[in-house]
Amino acid sequence: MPELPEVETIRRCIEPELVGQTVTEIIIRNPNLRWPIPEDFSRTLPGQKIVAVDRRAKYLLIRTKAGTAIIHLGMSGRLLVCSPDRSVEKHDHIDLILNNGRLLRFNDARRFGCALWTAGPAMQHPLLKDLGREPLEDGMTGKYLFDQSRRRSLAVKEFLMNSRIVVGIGNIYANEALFAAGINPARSAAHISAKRYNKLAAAIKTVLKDALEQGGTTLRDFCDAAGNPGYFQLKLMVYDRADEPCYSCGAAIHYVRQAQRSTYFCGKCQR
DNA sequence: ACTGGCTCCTGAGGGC
DNA sequence: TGCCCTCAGGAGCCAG
Repeated sequence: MPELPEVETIRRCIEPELVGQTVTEIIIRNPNLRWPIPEDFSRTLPGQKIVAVDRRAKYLLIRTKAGTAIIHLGMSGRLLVCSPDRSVEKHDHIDLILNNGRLLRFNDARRFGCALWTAGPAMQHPLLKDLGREPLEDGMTGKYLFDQSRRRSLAVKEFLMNSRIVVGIGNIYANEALFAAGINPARSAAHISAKRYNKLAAAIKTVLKDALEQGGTTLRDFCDAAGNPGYFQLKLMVYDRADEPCYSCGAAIHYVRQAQRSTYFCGKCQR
């Protein structure tokens, strides 16, 4: 379940392997991802030299002079840099073969991910152009969250997970950031003070940076492009801890459903 | 302009 | 052992 720390971990892992390499061939075993892999993707990419590997929100951007491949891992997507000798496994949908003899392999059991192509400026792509702020950038402040949340009736947790406001925060880190900020996830976004939003903005940055340092969260099968797991699951304060004692006050962690998502929080520490 | 609900998909895990 | 059911979740899309 890649959120920002997991996607950024993968980006850092694949960047040195890809930049400067030329794509010599593409193998597509199953084009039916969230959207079909466009013909442009397989036609244009071979012969192109990769000039950068960037990230915007949870999208990975593999840039060439001719355009940009836009990759989203959805919920179960993985990228692996490996040798062409590696055996092909179930759900290995795409291989990008590189001129150094290595390849980038995209595997996605649930196929919620996507691989798209844009010849124009990537940030103008419909999926990217309306995205909110990057949580680790300076512009993502408590004031920004406060201003955006006025006259919003939805719960603060759903507000945080809205990628038009702030990107990269999925269910795990929304739960964790709200715990760190001492805010009840069900509280209406509009009814939280500027002061508390300052605390929340700081909590988001701390949680995401910490998770990034740990190489992400591996609950079931997340790993980076070299196959290494993350370790942030050892530091989760509330996520997946229903009925277990709060590490801070000892009260039992609550579990509720919000917008079809699991929410975990401490009723004493979070108000 | 917002908001909540639905949807895609497969694999894991629980109950019987 | 095996079958059936439920759940997990990113985020676009659509109806209200």
